[in-house]
Parts: sequence; structure tokens; C-alpha cells
Amino acid sequence: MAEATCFLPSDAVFLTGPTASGKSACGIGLAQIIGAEILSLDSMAIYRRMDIGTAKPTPQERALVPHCLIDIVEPSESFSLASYLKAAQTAVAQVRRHGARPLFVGGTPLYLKGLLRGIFDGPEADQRFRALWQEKERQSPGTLHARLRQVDPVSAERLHPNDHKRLLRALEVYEVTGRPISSLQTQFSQPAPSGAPLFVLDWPREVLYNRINRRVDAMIAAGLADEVKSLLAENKPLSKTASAAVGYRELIAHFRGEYSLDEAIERIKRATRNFAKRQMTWFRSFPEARFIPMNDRSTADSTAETIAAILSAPNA
RNA sequence: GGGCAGGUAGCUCAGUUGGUAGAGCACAGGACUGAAAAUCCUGGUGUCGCCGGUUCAAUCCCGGCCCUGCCCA
Repeated sequence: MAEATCFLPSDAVFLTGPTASGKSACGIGLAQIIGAEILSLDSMAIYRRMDIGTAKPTPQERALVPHCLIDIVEPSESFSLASYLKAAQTAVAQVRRHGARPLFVGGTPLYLKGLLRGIFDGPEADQRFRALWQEKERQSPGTLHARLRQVDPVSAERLHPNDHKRLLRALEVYEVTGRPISSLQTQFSQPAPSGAPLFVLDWPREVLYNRINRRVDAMIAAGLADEVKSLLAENKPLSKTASAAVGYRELIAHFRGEYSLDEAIERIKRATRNFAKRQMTWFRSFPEARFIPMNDRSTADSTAETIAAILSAPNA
């Protein structure tokens, strides 16, 4: 009951860490050692033509080890955890056919949790329903929470009245299924962890923040602003999710004239640091996580070897 | 040199008709199951420029000094 999503083979490996922790390079090294193919675990690298800002593996890197779950949707399309899990299922089957071991590499903790624990079989998001209730909430704050208290007191108790996104989802599920979401979403509260090998690259906070600041500068130098500009010039507008990606969001606002390029760069650095902090909060919540301490002498190869050694140890 | 405005948290600023101060952001911690690089919650971290005076009590009033900006010379 508490095991991983059913399509996950028992030899799957997970490599994660906050943004700018060096996951991609380490993952390639690890894949080569253990005979794996890489499945991207990243909610933004799925978008085509969003390359620089999402720090996608380069074509050279992808030539070393096969990668999948990258460039699978248009930036104008909507995507979700459920879409990801479906795509992952197909991708895993493909890797199996190649006789390779699946190695998930990426830093989207929600997707990781979905892989490890599964999700409930619920209805997809209904934008019209959400817009309607969002408007009601705007006109009369507290409406969402009050309504949820009527139909699903358990969820209402769990959710903060300001947590509009989750309140909306809970109401939406009740509306469509006639059942409280609290009676359906039980996957994450299962007691036992998956026991899957899950590695987290763990840098001292200050060092990580310096790496983030430097990487943002490097992305700008590599032409991130032009990448955003050409995305904006496409005939289909960016989806809500794609346009909320760190780096894209700030440069879009810059091009709308809201602030200078320097201001945008500072905001990108700050937002990336904030994101890394939230990722770490997620990683600490996984009982099966093994934190790999990183320092100035760590390299992608040395880290990959460390992890491979743990994997081949008797009680790994 | 003279006039005016200002100096309060890491930053931008509010405020106290005298009772040692609070917002946003930063930062830290937490939550998270069909938008998740999203979103939400909790936490104030301080020689209130410096020195002196008045006062039971000064960040606030008074004097001097220092610094910043603008204007006039």
C-alpha cells in the first residue's frame, strides 16, 4: 500500500538536490557507472525552447547518456503532476526495453513525491470552475474556506483560509466527484516510505547561494534574455506554468517595462535562492533521503563514485 | 560658506503630541497529491547617526557635532 508508484521498477534510482547543486553532471557520471538512462525529474525542462533558464543538459551531455522527459510539451501547453507521472510511466517502459536502469535526476520535489508515493485518481483541473470561485473569493474573502467547511470539514481544518489554490482544488474535486478530497488523497500519509535509493546533493547554504548567483550571471551571459524575447515573439502565449518559471517570469516583467534588466537579474537570483530553500524543506521530509555532503573539493565524478559505491554496498 | 530636507532592522521606509519601535522585502523554519521554478503559514533579527542638556523617563524636546541629498553662493 505504501510502496512506490506501481510502474516504478525496484532498481530505479533517484538523484536530486536544490537548484544549482550539480545534479545533471553528477547524474551523467552515475548513469555511466551503473548502466542507467536518465529520466528528467523537472517541471520546467519539459518545455521546448526553454533551454538556458531551465539549465537543461546540453546536447553534448545528452549524447553521453540518453535522457528523456525533456522537451516533451510546448511552452503554451498546460502540464501537471499527473501529466508527468503518465509520461514517466511510458519513459520507464522505454528505458526497460533498452535494458537500462532508470535514473531519475532533477529537482522538482512534488514530482518526486508523486513517483515515490503515487497520487490519487482524481479529476483534472477545471479552469472555469476555478475562475468562478476565485472571483467569489475576491468579492468576499473567506468564501472558499467557508464553503469547504460545509462539504469537507476535514480538509477545511487542514487548509489555511488564505491557501486559495488548495481550497479551490478541494472544492473542485468535491464538485466533480461528490466526495471530499480528504477521503481520496491518502497516498502521502501512508506510514512506510518507499525505501527507494534517493540521494540529495547537500551543500552548505552559503556556498549554494554563491553557486546560484554565479549561475544566474552565466545564464544571462549565455543569452537568457534573448531566449525569453523569442518565446514572447511566438504566436502562442506561454502557459501560466511556463511563464511562472524563475528567470522567465522576471525577464517577461522586464520586457513589459516593469523594471530594469539589472533589477530583473537581482530578482532572478533572489527567487532562485528562495526556491532552493523550499526544495531543501521538501527533501528533509523524505525519510528515505540520503544526504550527500558537498564541498569545494566535490566534483561530479567523485560524487557519482560515492553514490555508486553506496548503491553497490550490501545493505544499500 | 549659507539655506532646506533627511539619518530608525541587512535593504526601502512608517512611527512615537516623551513611557526603549513596526511594515514590505531579505533571512530562517514549516506546509505541500492534477498550476509546484507555483502557492500558503510562522518567526523581528535594532546603540532609533554621535556627544551633551532638560525630564521620574529621550528614538521623540533643546544645543552642538558628524554624514547624505538638493538648492544658493
